[in-house]
Amino acid sequence: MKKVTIETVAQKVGVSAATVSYALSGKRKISQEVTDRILQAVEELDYRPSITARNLASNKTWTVGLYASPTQNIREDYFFNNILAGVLDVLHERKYQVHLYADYLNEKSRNHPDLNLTQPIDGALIMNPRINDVYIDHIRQRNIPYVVIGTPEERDDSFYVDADVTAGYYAIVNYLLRKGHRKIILMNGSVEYTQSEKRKTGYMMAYRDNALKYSEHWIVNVPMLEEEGYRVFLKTIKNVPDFTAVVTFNDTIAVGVLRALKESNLHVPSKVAVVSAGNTMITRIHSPAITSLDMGSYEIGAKAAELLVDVIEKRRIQPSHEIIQTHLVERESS
Amino acid sequence: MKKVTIETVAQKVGVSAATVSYALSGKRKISQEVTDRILQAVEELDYRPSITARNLASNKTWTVGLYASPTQNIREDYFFNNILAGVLDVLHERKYQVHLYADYLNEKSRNHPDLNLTQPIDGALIMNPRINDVYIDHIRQRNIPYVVIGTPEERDDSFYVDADVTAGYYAIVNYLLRKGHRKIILMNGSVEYTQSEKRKTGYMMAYRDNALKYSEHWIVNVPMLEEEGYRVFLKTIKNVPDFTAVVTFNDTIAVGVLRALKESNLHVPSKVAVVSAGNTMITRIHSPAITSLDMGSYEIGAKAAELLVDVIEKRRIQPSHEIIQTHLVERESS
DNA sequence: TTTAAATTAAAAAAGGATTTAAAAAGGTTT
DNA sequence: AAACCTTTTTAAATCCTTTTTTAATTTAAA
Repeated sequence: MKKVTIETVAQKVGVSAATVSYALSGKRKISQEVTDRILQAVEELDYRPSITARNLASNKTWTVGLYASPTQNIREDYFFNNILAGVLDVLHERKYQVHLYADYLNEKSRNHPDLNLTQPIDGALIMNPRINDVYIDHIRQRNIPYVVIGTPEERDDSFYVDADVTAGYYAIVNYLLRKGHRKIILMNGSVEYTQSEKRKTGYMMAYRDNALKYSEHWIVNVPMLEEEGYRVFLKTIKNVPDFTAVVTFNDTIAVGVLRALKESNLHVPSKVAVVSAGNTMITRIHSPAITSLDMGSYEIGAKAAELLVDVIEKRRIQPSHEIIQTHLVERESS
Repeated sequence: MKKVTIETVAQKVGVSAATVSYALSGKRKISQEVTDRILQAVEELDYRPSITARNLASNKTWTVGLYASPTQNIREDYFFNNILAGVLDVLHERKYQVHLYADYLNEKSRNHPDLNLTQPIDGALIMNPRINDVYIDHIRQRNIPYVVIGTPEERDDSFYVDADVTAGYYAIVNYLLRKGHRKIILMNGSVEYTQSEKRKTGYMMAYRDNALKYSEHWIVNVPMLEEEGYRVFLKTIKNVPDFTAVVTFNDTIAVGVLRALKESNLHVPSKVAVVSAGNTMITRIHSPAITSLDMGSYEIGAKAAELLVDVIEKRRIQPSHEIIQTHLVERESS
């Protein structure tokens, strides 16, 4: 049986295809009488517009691409869930769909990778960008509106939403220094993420403002996995004796660190204080409960989505950014 | 400046659009010499095919819709992450993209909701279906290939992948009965999910096969949120005195239950044993660590994705299903 | 009553590829 | 040199809407 198209409906009603299109979209006034007959024919024929054809004709897909870095392991990263929840809530409300890319540009790319891989989107959200981020380049080349979740490299022409992590880590370290800690290990994220740099800055500023010295040896870069946090931390404590506090990049790494501490018989918090960032569900569940920097993850996702929709719909032209304030949630680990 | 289309490339090279199309897709042999010239023109003009146009012409989008029930709260459901990871790994490898719908059919639907909301997809994955699931109906009406993650209602014509939860819950309850527990509370999921029914069956069969009696009062339905697990469980223990074990629908609810037990000064595991299902990260992190039924979540996602690709690409026609075996991971809570 | 303005509907163009069917070119075989 | 295959390439059809432009009809104003 032949497919029911807008033409089928038009013929049945005895009007033109354009009239059917307008009647259904409401973009122009079609008399009530004709509209009713069209609606009835749509019903009887069980007509469903081809969204592909619509996308082509209207040059709009109502779809947003969400790019998550491959290394952002979604199996362990609860932070991702919170951001995703914020993004989805807003986008669905605004009638946009989400295309999820979690391992977009990989080695297996073809001869002409750029030509084939993507799907048509009206805009993009790029999570946790790297220095020299290929995703961003990719999107920029195509002139697709985008908002970065996190902070892009120094460019004054990107929209972005981020937590004020520099201030946040400043607050964490300051808090620990005031408690008398002097040797604080920073289990930072991988160097290729812009976030890592910003957090390190907060760490250093706190030391400086307290007129204290830290050592580069105390700052370590780790992939964002529990197992890595565990493994690398065991190594680190051999090189850095007599530390009394650890600050981690996120809750997942903190869990690995805490496991290593337990195995090393270093009691938390009496011997070592641990502070992480993310304030995800696991900080409450873990025993001891983990002191963690709340970075407003849901809010970040929601704000970024709102901003993106505004950009797509041209309500915003001038590049801008939104910084979410952080706050430290004290628990048992410090 | 006018958009660079396949026609622009064709004219520059002095061949037809069809030749360019074939050269780039490789679907027909085009001489090396011509192909090289086309590739060079593509490069120079920075030509990027319109994917929307391609979708329309080829009637294929390389996109799969992933439908997650709205009540499946992604902020708390780690199980979701694991399945998602499996789905994404497989689909990306097979060159498919993922469209994520987390709150698809809501009340805010328009006059002709079915006509407008969806995006073009080659197939769909439906997670944790409900009894009389609207998502499934929706997809079936459009004749879109789909695979259910979980078990659909009695229909012999759906593809699905599920853990053998009936056997799993049978094993859990059997395990507890053998340990001497007689009054076991089942904190089951909401009744509208087919999963809840299947788990209850396992629970009942274990009692029956051990020639023991249970009471309907011991079985409670709870939304899948920590807070609900906590709240409802506090109520339940008032009605069900002298219970010695609790089985929960998932790890999230278990966390809520364990909090309630702690507040009620019922020590786990000496006074009460707790067993959950999902075996997500939090079961290891929680203290006491939670005994949990491993349902092969990553594997479920991966298998479902593989099955779907097979269905889309017509390598499978006959409805089939795959049942993943479960196994109980014993930890401190029992 | 005539003319101008406002409504409503239709025809045609646009969106940009893929794919089918047919033609042209090139190579073998007789 | 004719006949017959292959291999390459092309013209045209197709996919199905939306949107612009044009035409026809109604209404309001002069």
